[in-house]
Amino acid sequence: MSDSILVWFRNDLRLLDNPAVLDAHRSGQPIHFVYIFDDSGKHARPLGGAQKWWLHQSLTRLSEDISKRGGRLVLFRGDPEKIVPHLVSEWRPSKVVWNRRYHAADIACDTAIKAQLEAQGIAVKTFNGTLIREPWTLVSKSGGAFKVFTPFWRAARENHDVPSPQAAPDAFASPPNSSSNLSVSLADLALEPKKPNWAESIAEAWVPGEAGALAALETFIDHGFAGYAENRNRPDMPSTSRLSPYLRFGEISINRVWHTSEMAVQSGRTKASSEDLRVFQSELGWREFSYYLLYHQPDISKINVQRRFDEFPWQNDPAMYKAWCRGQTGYPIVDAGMRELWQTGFMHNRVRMIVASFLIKHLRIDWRQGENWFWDTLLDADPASNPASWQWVAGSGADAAPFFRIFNPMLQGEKFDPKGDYVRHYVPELARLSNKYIQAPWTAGPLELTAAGIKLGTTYPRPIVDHDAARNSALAAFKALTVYT
DNA sequence: TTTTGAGTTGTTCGA
DNA sequence: GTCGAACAACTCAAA
Repeated sequence: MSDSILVWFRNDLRLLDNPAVLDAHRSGQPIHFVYIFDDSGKHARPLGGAQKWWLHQSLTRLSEDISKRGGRLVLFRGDPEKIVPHLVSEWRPSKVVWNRRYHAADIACDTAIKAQLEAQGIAVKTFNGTLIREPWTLVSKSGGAFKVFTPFWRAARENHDVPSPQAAPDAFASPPNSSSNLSVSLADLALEPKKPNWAESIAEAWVPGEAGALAALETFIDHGFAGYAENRNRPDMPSTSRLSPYLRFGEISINRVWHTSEMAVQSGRTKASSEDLRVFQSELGWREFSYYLLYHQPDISKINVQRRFDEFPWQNDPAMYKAWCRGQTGYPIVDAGMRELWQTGFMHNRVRMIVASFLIKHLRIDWRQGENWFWDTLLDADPASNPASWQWVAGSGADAAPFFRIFNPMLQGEKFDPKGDYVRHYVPELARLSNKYIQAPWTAGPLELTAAGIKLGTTYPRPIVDHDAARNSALAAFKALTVYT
């Protein structure tokens, strides 16, 4: 029996600055690289469609990157609690390593496997490959979990230096036998859409994988970072990092994002100000906070953090929900966002808030329905950030927006898409409308509409709800909620 | 223990 | 057109 090490990839599909991979490499022993697609239904939530497509591309890239270095990535499908012990009995590694996860179901899975392996005398070593601070390392001075972002983020950075990113090993030793009777091919995982291949337009917009992640970071530093504090709110400008799908699957390390952005400001590579840097880092902080909340409340995608929202009278209206999903609400900024999501698997952050506020407050549809749609269609849908952000908008979350903060879709559009470029791109049937009416086509007169080739109710919907009326109903519903609890 | 200040991202109304 | 206040209280975090 030759000693070998098993590296189990999960949400860390990279070779650069991957502590588990590095640990295995440093041992000098042959490495078994493993990825398990867990569709057992026993642990975490099944992946949405867009994420599955992304995962397929990412595994392809990771497999190539490992092969180039003389190793081999072996794929499996099913329950890791069965598969990992099976692999250990087949391959007899002396040690198993992985980077930690933070959802209770995942933690339980990993803990059970670790206990089982250690009972057989196999070493298990786990690492932080995902977060700046792991949730259990941060408690408030009164001993409890933080519930407000600002003190959380202050504490997270206090007395803590973000480690410098580590280089990738340039060659791996392969074990003599790396086959398994359980292994499957990537095609067996059936992650890509078949019948209608809706992923074509997504594939045009994204390059998944580690190289794509590094390129996205470089592009952001050189073209989006300067002015980030202001321009990050502008969906008509290329000023967000677009790193979220890569971070979701760990194709780039948080340490690298942190250090690269910091160094770029210090070295003068970018004109980004210290304020731009602070705001960008605090966005990374929100990701940390979401994982912190997920750790402390594993059912965050199902249960209101503020339980008084359990009594909220949500409307069950499939037609309205469908109009929202399809981008047919009659509010251009909302429809542009929903269509960006459908076409590219992504939506600008500002627009996410607008469409979420619209679903929850204008349509009064349960935030969980919106969260589910995002889960299925967003490439970056994350078990922490997605539900935490929806609850934030709903007002039911930790440190959430106050309920009376109801976005006005026309005002938001005028403020953040002032020339209507974003709307025109994703809602082309409005493209010929002047700036004056682009965010509210129903206010245009018949002459303007005809000249722009628009027939309201035919080529583009009239608003499915009236803003003022919807706003007042939402305020009344929320008010009733607070009286009875 | 009690107190105090603070808390991502907004809108509307009336002066 | 601009500006400040109201919108609701409440809970958290730390002194």
